[in-house]
Amino acid sequence: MDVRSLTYFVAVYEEQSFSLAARRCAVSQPSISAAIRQLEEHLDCQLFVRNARGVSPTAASDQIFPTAVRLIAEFGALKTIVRRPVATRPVRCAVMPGLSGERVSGFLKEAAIASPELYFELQRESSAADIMIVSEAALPEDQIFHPLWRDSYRAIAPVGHPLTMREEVTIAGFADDPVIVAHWTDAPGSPRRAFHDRGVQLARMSIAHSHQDALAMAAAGFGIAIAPSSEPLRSGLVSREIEDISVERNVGLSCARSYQLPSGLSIAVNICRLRWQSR
Amino acid sequence: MDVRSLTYFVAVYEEQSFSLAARRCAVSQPSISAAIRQLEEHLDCQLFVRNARGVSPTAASDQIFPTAVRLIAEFGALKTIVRRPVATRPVRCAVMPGLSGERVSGFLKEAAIASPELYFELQRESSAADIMIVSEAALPEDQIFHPLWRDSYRAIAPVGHPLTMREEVTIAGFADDPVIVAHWTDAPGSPRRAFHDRGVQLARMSIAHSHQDALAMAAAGFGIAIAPSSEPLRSGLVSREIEDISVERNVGLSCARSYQLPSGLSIAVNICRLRWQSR
DNA sequence: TCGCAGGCATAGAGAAAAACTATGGATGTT
DNA sequence: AACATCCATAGTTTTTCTCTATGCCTGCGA
Repeated sequence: MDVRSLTYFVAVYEEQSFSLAARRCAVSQPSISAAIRQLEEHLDCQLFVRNARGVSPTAASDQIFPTAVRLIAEFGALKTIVRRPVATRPVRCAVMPGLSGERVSGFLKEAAIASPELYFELQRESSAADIMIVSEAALPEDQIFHPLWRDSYRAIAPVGHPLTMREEVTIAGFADDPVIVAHWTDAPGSPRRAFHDRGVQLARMSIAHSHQDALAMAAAGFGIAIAPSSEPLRSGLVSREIEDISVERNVGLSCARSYQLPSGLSIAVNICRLRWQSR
Repeated sequence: MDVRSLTYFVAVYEEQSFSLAARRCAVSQPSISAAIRQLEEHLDCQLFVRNARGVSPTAASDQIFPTAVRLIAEFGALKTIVRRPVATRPVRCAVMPGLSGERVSGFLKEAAIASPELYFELQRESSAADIMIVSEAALPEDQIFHPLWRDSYRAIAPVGHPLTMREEVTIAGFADDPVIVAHWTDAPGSPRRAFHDRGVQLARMSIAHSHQDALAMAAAGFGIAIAPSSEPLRSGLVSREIEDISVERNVGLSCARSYQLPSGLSIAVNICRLRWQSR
């Protein structure tokens, strides 16, 4: 079980064929067979169904494929992260509005634990920032992106609210209720953009100062809150996926390719990825 | 360049020694040498400076260590993506007395975050335990050891105490003061064992219920406390290394080779390694 | 000052893993 | 029915990894 096996796996998955995968990897076909068999034994599950003309991936393959691609890429990128030590100056950090405050502070806290000498200048403008915590969709050009967590906007209502009883929650199902949001910008990946792209116009809408405020208002019965799934819920609230409008986004840390990420931040990135992205 | 090399690298980084890393990885020392040399050639940078007594990491090592730990962890967790491990029964966890409560609870908290469905039965007896949090020196045979942190017992006194003024703190220097300890067992790696091996007899000694209690007593002027360096100090206390008696130990999680570590615990192990072993 | 012990490097042999060639069985295609 | 395609298997070769044995260097103690 190493990077080589995963590389073969990815090739087979994409080519849907052992032979073609072998050609792409420049090895013989039995090598692919053996590697996939070992992988299947190690994972204790079948990865491909062998058909007469090629193979077809199983559900297990679908599950591990994204991770396999990412792990291969990160292994290959290991040599690029060897950097020189960094000078200690304040890190100018721009935080995109509308993110889960819980997660952002959790990340910064880990960085502070890892490097107590590190300190931040939080700012709203992305100009002149060393690093940004931002949605991947809003990533400027020429920036390196380190994913931290993935969240989706969900509808949140107090227990007992009619919304929580429904089998499927759709945007039409609560368009008449008052909707409470914290941020309503038009940035890529934002819920407003997603709603707008589908022509949804919300009749009544309140804008709170923060997601937690929005949740508090929902708990008080003001309406249905829309907030990221990473925002912790107080008891008495229920969150439901909105079936027909998905606002999924990768949130992460971005920095210029030329910026040498201080080691404390690098450690925090890795801790948070382990904590929030491991299945 | 594969997972194996990275595993060796992490072991060397943590042990600061090729020989000890070899022992931990259950391979011979030349294997470690070869793997590190290959890694250095591949990354085109020096990872360790070879000293007469062990090796010391370079800045390049510091840079790749966090990512290496995470990649190894995610590789190991690949199989848990497919087959979610059974958390159907509680994890029986034995915690060796005398450890830093701060660290132990920090570790268990990470496990709870990673796998909310995980729950523990804490017990004092190591018999019938699934996992143990234990000093490496007290490791039973045939157990896998996952290092979590390293600590040493230190002398702790209130600021202004004569002890804190000295250039070097030796055991003779405070043998006349009352000494406060939390645990005084004879286990391998314990301070009592270290003291006993050197024939040190402490004249006056108090035994507190916990390290924090011992620190509180020291703060109140009862004497000099001896506690692990990982125990957080309240303000007004100063900790000094004891020059001539070193009680250094690796603390980690151990489990039987046959026990398959639930993924939440595996994630927590790696988060704590990042947090406590990165320089 | 001189062993001596600890620690890493190196060399060569042995073992394990991976790759290759050749071939067979199964299944569509012509 | 003959054929082509595709994957599995067997046996061999090549590469890689690991081990034992040994040498060199350095810090420590007598």
